[in-house]
Amino acid sequence: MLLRHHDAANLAAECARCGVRSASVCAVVPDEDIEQLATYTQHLEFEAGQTFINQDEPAEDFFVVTEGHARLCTLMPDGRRQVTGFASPGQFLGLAADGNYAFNAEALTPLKLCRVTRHGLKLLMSQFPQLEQRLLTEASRELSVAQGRMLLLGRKTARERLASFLTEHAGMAACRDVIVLPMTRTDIADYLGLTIETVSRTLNALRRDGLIEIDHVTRIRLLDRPALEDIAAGGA
Amino acid sequence: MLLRHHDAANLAAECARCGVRSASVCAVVPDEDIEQLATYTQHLEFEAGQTFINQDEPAEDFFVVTEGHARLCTLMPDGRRQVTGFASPGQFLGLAADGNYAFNAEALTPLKLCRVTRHGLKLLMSQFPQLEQRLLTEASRELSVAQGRMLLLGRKTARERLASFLTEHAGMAACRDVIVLPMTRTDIADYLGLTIETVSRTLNALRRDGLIEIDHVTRIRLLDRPALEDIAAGGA
DNA sequence: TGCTCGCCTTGACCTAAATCAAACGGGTTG
DNA sequence: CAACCCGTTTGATTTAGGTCAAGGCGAGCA
Repeated sequence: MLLRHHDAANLAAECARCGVRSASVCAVVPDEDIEQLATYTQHLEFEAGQTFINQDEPAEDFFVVTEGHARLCTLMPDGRRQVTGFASPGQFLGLAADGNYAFNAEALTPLKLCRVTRHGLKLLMSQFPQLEQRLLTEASRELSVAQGRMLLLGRKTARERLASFLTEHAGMAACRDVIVLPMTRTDIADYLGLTIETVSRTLNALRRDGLIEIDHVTRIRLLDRPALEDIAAGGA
Repeated sequence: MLLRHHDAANLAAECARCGVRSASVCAVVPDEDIEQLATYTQHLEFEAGQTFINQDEPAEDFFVVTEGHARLCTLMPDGRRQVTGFASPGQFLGLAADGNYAFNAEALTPLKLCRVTRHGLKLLMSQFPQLEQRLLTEASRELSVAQGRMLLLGRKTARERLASFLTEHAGMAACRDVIVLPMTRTDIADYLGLTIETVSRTLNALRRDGLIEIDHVTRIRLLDRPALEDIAAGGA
């Protein structure tokens, strides 16, 4: 479910369309509704490195990523960091908010996103009940993912964590066995609950074992996907 | 938001009421609807130790806990276990499902719950749109919680994990500074990503430091809540 | 072409928590 | 009441991964 780059009003309609999975539905949104929605909807762009959601600030907006990648993380007072996820095009952000945002969001690459105010989202949902359904589905899916990440962070070894990370990314990559990582080693480490040194060492161990090739720091080729998936699952 | 023990039909109405937060709404549910819902709704009881949701089985039902406590966990093929959460009265289960259940659920104490089939849930949601809204809110809240647990599992020390666990449970306990744990040390360990030995040692360290008292294995008194909260947050 | 600045890798060493191994209740059973 | 079981505690030892400390390497720049 990818959303493409449009002007604000069309994005609102696009948002709505997510729920019904049919392009034709755009036509049934009355013009005056689109106008009204446009006042609650906005298209934004950020450069790599810019932070657009700040932890502990009031959660006033809801976002849909349309282009680029972002990093979501939570911080501890002494600077320890946990990356809770990476957002790619089509992903919703701000759902997890409960009064205040529970995380920071920062652009990893040039980023485009569609912003909807809380009020605008309510309006959208009342006009397109299927959007609400879609958000519920999305939230459920994210909860499943979160459970998988708890297992990873609580119980998996460094090797299993890296194998999980690689197969997860290969799963959504276009060319299925070559992945290009838009994030640094530090981001990977904070995502997997490891240090950069361990990430580096473990990737090299996987390379020595003939499971991956490291073309470039950011470009990794999976040589034996089934074996990696087996490691990821903690294959007995 | 606690749900009490009722017959099946009333529980369906009760489910609906969650969304509107008003007792009077029961009255507006037409009798024929109640009858129809009753065919999709069921009240169940389990003894401590019984498993009522099995990982990887098709997610056909949706549950609301009405009495008792349950444990949710995911397993790895070699037996490693991650407890992803504990369910107490009022909690929804089965939202995270995406085709198949992503976790096991087992009763920790004698447990009562209300079961609704997927179809029944759809029917309920179409009749009470506010229920869907309520579920979305609930899912968002759980996502926030999940992010906090990722930080805990990925970055906190054993001491911080136990302090987080204790303050989290004190937060919802009736008598605010004495908590009674319905789970074993093994469950706590698997919840916090530690071993039972580390849980035991760390609890005793907190006791030696005058932060808690351990009346009984399952009964813990918090002597200095602010200090524990500070430790839990990783207080600089 | 060489400089510099961020990443990333590699090596040596350390430590928090895991593992292994007894022993200790405290409740139930014969 | 003794024997047993199961969950827990406590102690000794090990280890996976963290920390500290050099280097290396590639991209942008003069």
